[in-house]
Amino acid sequence: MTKPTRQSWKGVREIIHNRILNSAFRPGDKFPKDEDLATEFGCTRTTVQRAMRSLAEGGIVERKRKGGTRVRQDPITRATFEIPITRKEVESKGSVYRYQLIHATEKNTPQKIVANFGLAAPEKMLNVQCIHLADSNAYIYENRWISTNTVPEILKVDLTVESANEWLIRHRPYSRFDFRVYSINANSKYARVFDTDENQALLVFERTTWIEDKPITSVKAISSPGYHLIARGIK
Amino acid sequence: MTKPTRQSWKGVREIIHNRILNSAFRPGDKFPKDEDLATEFGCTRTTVQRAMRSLAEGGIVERKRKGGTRVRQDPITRATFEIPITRKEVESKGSVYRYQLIHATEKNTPQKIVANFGLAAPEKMLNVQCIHLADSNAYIYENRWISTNTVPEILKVDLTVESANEWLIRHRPYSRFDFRVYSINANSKYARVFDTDENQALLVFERTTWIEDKPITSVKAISSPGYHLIARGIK
DNA sequence: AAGTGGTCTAGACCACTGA
DNA sequence: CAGTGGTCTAGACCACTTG
Repeated sequence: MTKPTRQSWKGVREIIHNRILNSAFRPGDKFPKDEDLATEFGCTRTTVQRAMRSLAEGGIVERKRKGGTRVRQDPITRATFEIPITRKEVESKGSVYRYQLIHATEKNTPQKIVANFGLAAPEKMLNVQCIHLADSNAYIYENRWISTNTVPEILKVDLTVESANEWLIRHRPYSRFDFRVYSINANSKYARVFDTDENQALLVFERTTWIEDKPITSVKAISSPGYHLIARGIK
Repeated sequence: MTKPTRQSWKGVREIIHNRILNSAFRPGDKFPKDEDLATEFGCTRTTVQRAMRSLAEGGIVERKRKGGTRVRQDPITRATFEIPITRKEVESKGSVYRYQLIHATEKNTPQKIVANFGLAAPEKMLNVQCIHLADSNAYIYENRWISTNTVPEILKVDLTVESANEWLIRHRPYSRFDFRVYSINANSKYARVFDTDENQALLVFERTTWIEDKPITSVKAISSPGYHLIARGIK
């Protein structure tokens, strides 16, 4: 029934996964140790390890030294979103991308941004507000703070030409980020920007990035009406 | 400067990552082949492989046979959300979870659900509507369709006691899912449920799951005002 | 066709952590 | 402290994919 030839780790993963899917192993059940499975499948422990690691990364099983491998009690659903450069996102929909800088000014960070970064006190940072357009319609309105301590070069970039979004992604790798999504009613400003009614429900993303605990940027992006954030996954 | 002792794959990953962070290697640049790096670091190719795979999974580098390993041109940001069982989410906030079934009826799927599942034609499925409460306040309103072909046992479950959300997660593993997030204005029904104003912006999740191309469930979950979806990540 | 990453084996030792 | 998973080595062969 199982493959007669030499086992690949994907093959092993599938066999084990199927034993879970058809309830031969139920949540909480413990698997034989890797070595025994290796014997059963006619492969080395390394190969079983690779398969089990993949299942563990997928949130399907839990592994503990000495404790063995068990089917997770509460299988985790992990949804992964890939957040692209806004220009590419627009272009991939077949629309023409344009970008409009509203202003870029150095000023002290408001309390909200101090909290986002976890700073001790307000700092002077570069505040950039801009609009990303798709076929001349506002697509995303962006309000961004950039740490000029961590990224002094940003002051020399011509932000009327290149968006801070794109410049930062290309030139400033980060080591950690925080991302949140929520919903707001359009105020009069956003209603005007997106040419929609006041109170229109809009999706908002906030992303804050650091490099080694040094703040890089914190951005609040308001998306146009009807925006969907989409993830697809295989367990 | 680098570790003098035997290299661990995490150590190797950190060294390579730092070379990217400090711009020794820039987007598009090609790394020496694994074997050469292994020589340089005094470890085996397997260890370099493990480090590089980790970086590739993180969207930082791209690997191709024959093509070598390069720093990604457009570093991908992957934000991973863990979607828990609603009861656990509520309880982890220190609130008391309650659950209220509104109705569970078999009927034909509307066009929207046919499309979500990618069915050829409407089917009779179980439609379940319910409210998850936190401290007696509506937390999530759930409208769910469950395939009675794929999951006939659901008809025998007492849904006034156990939520379909929880039963399915515990008893029906899935192999694939689709997840999307968007924003809507509360209609009069939702305004009543959440005791808020009509037009209040609400966050909506839709999740559809399959097992081997067989539909399991498609759910639309409307969250209460102020709900934040949060992800945190390390690159 | 040749170069480079992907996987597998066989064996060893290490590092947690539960009994 | 003993059991089980985690990692590392040394070497081989395979599978893409690009020049």
